[in-house]
Amino acid sequence: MERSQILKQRKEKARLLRQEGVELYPRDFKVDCTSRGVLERYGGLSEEELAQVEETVTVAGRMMALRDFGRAAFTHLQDRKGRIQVYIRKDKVGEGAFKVFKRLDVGDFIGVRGRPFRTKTGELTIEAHELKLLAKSMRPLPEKWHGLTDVELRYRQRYLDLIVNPKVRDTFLKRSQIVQALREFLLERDFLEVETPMMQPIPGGATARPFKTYHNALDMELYLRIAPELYLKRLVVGGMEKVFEINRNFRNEGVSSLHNPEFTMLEFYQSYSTYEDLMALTEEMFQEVAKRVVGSTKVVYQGVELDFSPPWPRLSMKEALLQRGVEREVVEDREAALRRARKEGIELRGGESHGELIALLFEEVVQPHLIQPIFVVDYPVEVSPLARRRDDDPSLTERFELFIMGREIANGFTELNDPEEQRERFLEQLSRRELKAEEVFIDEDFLLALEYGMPPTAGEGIGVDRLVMLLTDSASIRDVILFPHMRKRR
RNA sequence: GGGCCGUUAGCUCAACAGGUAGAGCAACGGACUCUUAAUCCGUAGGUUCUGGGUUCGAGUCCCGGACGGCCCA
Repeated sequence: MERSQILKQRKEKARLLRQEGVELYPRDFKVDCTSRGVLERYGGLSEEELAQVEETVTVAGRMMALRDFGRAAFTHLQDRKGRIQVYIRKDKVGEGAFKVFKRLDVGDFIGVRGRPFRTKTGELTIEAHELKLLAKSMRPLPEKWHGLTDVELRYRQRYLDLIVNPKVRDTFLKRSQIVQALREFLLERDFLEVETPMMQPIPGGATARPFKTYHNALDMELYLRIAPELYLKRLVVGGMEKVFEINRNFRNEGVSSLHNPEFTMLEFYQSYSTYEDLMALTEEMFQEVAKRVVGSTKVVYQGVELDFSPPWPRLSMKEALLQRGVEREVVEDREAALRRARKEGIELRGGESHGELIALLFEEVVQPHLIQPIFVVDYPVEVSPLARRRDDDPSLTERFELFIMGREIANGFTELNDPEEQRERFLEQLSRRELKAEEVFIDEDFLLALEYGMPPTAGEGIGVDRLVMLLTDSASIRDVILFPHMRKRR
């Protein structure tokens, strides 16, 4: 790496600049405008009107292109808002500054004060009167035309990706706006934002393998949380009737285009509500976020137009299976379900209950076909240990999942708040599954909290990364996470 | 975990059937005061991911490994 010819040349160049008294890394520079600000302020003016303008603007940014004409040059400065062209003439910036400029490289940061004007080809440009090196770059940027396309490099050196691929900057700008929109949506409805432990002595609220860590001073094992659910419900017990958290969850499982070991989840709980209320709220939420971020409730994702306008269909899991041509006896009889599961090639541990088989069949047979937003409801009780049973059918729960593009985007239910039944459900879950030792937990402290009484409440979790994928037309979750996890580099 | 594909200059990519590893951009030297993939002349730049093997000779063929992508489980 250090053998690189370009690196040597840059070091030599830096040495010469220093020798001439040029500070390569000055401590500050005050700008009064961004690239976009200049374009907005002067973009509407004609050439003649611009000629009357005597004021100057001061901008700063990274030089992204350089066209040198000897005693004059054009460069494009890139800042957080975009790019602006700068015209540098020897007779305008003075000999000293021009001499320094001639030594600079694409990739360097410079600050420029100058007058806006329009070039012969019509581009609004700043004619530099003063120019200052703000930070020297020692390495060349990726190629200006093709950019950086090597996926591995894009993730490992995300800063380069951000410099040269405008789409990437846009995606993460939108990600920020989406999170902001979700937050404001809830705050406007009087929800309280909280933060609950990321490190938990007992990881609960979902079924997943946790990451394990150790606290020296307390001499105890801790787990990175797989969900905040059980803590948020403690807060509901504590009187926080409307509460939410947007934060990271960690699951020690495989990575794929839909899974990153750490991912962002929005979870919220609303007392005196049911899963039906949350479905309506979710429709409203997605509609509003899409409008705010994309400007429409219709979103094109990977060539498919998705329509977020409510209402979205609600379909029971069993009905969904029947609609896909699954025989009625499969949804009525465990043995038939078992046969069908085997036929579908679903991997079974043995001893699955009827409800578990139905859920597995649903995933296999129905889920991939759910393209437009749809709520699937009436989940079997065996796969929903934290959800309240339906009053009219105790084998089912008041639970929904939202599917879009065949992907699970949200999961919500009327919360089970009967402490005795909750304990039984936990125990049933343990007895039914041959869980690995590290997955066997009963959170007694959570049950204790429930024993003090939790008001009737509904709760929901939304996979923020997956939502961002949909709204930014990103094929992989890695495209919406700034630093996705990768194997160690050799 | 399995299958397929990829890894060559800073970046984007070539290299026939195994025969001295090339181009564009970037870089370096020079010319040029309205260009925008600026142009023109010249120069330099390589652990072909890695370790073995076959061969007179390997970027290319074979085996192992690393990293990545896609698909499947």
